[in-house]
Amino acid sequence: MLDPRLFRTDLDEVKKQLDRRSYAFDATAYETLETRRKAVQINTQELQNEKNKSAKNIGQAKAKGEDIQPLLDQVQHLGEQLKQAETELADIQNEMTALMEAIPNFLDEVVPVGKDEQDNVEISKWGKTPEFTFEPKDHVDLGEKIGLDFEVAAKIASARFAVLKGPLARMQRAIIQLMLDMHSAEHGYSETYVPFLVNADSLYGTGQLPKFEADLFKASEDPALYLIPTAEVPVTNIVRDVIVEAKDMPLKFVCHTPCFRSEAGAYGRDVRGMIRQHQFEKVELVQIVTAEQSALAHEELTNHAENILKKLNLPYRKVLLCAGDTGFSSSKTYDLEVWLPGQGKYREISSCSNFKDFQARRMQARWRNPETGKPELVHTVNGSGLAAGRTLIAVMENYQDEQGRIHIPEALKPYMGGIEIIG
RNA sequence: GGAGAGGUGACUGAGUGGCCGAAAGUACCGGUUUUGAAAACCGGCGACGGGUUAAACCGUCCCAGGGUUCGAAUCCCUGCCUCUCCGCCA
Repeated sequence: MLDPRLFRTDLDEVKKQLDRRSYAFDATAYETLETRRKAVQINTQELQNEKNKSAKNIGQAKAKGEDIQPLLDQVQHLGEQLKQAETELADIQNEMTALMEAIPNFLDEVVPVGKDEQDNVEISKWGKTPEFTFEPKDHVDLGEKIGLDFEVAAKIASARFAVLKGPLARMQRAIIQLMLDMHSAEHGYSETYVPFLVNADSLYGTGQLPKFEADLFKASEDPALYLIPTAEVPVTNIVRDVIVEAKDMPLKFVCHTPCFRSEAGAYGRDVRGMIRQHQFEKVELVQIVTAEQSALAHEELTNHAENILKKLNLPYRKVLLCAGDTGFSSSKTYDLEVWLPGQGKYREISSCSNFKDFQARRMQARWRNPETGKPELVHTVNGSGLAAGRTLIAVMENYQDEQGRIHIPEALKPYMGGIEIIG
């Protein structure tokens, strides 16, 4: 949610900013609504004031033992009028909220113009892409013989699920362990365990609702609970409706969870393999910081995710998403793309975003600034550190040999119980 | 699942229809004192919104949503949550 005050004071700036997103903002409709809001709100508050005064008068008159009937007659019609005004105001405010919550975040000034992923800008590249003396296979072909089974997953559940068996399943766990250990021990994040089902308020707070309900799995109707699409939702909502003390800032959380996505609208995309699944494992990094800290925190958090790729010696590149590819709630996003020899392409393995105060405003997540003594909205920054399923794929494809075996990366060996090669 | 108790400001906690946006204490901020700190003492200290150049001023909020009333933290209904006991259970 954007700052409604900015809409009242500098609508031109709002238009300019949203234009960068190619978001068609109807300023006239907004202004009409805002004018009505103001008039109705002032009127309502005046009536409320009248009510309060008269009630006080009646109370005092009664205390003195005076006849209050004349006073009661005077306020007879007030109730009805007030009720009407309050209803109208509530309607307008609901309309206003609906309008505001559908508007995406402003983009950071450095975000490049562009329509889709074609226009993203490469920031850096790391690692040497492995050269094979044979034709490298993709993870599906590699996985067939060593325990990656899509058919049995489809039987158990449906398409877009995977079953992992034996050492391959263990390697995914090893990857998760490595990430949690590095982020907590070396990068200063506090390991966190959270519910995998969340309520609508939490999803609203991070921006998935109301606009993107179709992307979610709803697990229960009463109470309304959804499977989490990312740990970002439960973890960030830790600070919903909270005023964090200055001494506790910044807050840094690392959290491993499964993630569940309906992938509605992704028909035909990445149908092969376990790139795009209804369920996948991810380690998420979340930072709750002050406004001054967020730009730097975003860079650092991205570096923390990069360190995992470096530790695993997986070639990757870092791209800055263009305007058209930057998500609804984000103001600036880096994607980390890992090299997949089987596809001969870089593929997204992490997405690190600075949401600034957009989520915080929805969540009423604040901290107390000791300089002013007043609560201020926090900034939220998060990123995958990393998507474990895709990391597994990347390890498989980058560490394969001619026989289709997978050599365990050094960094994972401590977690593999002596296994050095799979296959 | 059964029975009971309860949800008040950053925290503890008083408040059963008007004098309550709310006692008191803690924490916090400022001051006095002190070489400094602590203690003591004095003063300040909720959030959100409207309004204003800025103020004044006004409104809303005592878990949430409804209701009763001229008037609700206080009474009624529904929901959510927490705690205690019993049952069941990883």
